[in-house]
Amino acid sequence: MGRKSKQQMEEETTAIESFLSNQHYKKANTLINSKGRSTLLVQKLFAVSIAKAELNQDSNTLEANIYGTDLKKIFGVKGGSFYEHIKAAIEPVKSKPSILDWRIIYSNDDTREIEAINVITDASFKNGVLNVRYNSKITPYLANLQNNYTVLSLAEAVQLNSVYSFRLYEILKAEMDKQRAITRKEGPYYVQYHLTDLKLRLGIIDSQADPAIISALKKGNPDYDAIEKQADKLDGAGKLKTFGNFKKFALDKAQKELNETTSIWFDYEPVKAGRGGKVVSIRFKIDVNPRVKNKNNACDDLNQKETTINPARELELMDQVQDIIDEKIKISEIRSILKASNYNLDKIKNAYDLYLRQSGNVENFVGWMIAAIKNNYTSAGVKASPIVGEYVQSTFSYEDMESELLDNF
DNA sequence: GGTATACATCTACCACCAGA
DNA sequence: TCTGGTGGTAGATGTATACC
Repeated sequence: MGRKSKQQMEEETTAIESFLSNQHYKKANTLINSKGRSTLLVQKLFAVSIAKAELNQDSNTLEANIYGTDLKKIFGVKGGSFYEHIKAAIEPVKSKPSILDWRIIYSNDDTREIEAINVITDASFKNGVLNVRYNSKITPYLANLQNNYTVLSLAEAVQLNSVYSFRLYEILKAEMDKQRAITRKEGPYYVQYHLTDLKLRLGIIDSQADPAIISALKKGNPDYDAIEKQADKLDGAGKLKTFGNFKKFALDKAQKELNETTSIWFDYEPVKAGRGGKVVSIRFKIDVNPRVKNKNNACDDLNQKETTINPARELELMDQVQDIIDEKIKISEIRSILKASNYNLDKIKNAYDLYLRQSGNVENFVGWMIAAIKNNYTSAGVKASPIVGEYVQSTFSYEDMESELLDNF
């Protein structure tokens, strides 16, 4: 990895944030909790491409076409050699893993069986366009997700500098959202992973490295000690073998990156057992990042009318608004509509149904929607005058929001 | 080629636990 | 309580690789 000055990194982060502001991707928790080894670039390409992917109804496969110029903006690079890295990531070479080699082990929701599959079946980079086609087996875990999924911020994900930070961001975010929806309580939330399980999830132990590991994982209750021993025997199959190195290069690094740059915050403690106090598990404490909380509180101080809302939740709801409204509108406009509805999706649905049924020409769609929501228009109702740039105060109900979120789990 | 990163390896020291 | 085995922690150093 090359060195970047602090100023360069800040400039890149700003550029990435502005390009990606509020772009996000949805991933089934099954996929997030799968086990497999890949590189940081592959993980980032996967996140970007699923955010852009479209479903081919005939083949039931997801396919994404992304322009190289967009990829450069997303990854915040200026140099021409970037295209060579993309090519290297998708072209199979004996000595290096490519995007096509990326295999995961996951629990099939339908069959309840453990399956091992290649995630991507085809990838090409031609005429400056990256084309990625996914294995049809994972289509249910990426397209038309109705429940048990996590919404992740593309801007937060692509600026991470370590593959372990990236994987932990997805794993801990999924766990936090799940626990928040189930318990209906504010954090912190706790989750404990067996050390070997965590290494498998992070790709530190390659789940595909040995048939014995694959068959051990296919058992309902895997013998992680046996998997760890098997991984030790394999040359290069297990990195960060000592806990010290695992802590230093995976946990501590991810903790620093996530706590400083993302909307989630975590701490951890090793759980020891047996003679000598060997670390067998890691217990995570997860919460919304205090930076985000403070930012929201600061907004409150500036404008007492402004409702504070967790950005992660807002992203989730904004995504659902996009599913409801089949119009070309900006992210900021979606947010305005959401606020006008007190974060109530039913109100938005009703207003949009009304909009589709009403006969008059609407010059300002967003203004019309806000007025319809605010004034509770009915089908017998009134034709609204466009309200340009009106800010609508939200009296957001936390209970309503939680109820919506809970539907996802 | 210079430099940074991502590890691995080694060493010294410390803590915990079981058995004598 | 002492001792030995096991393993964690932290720092120093070395190596391969990637970036500019």
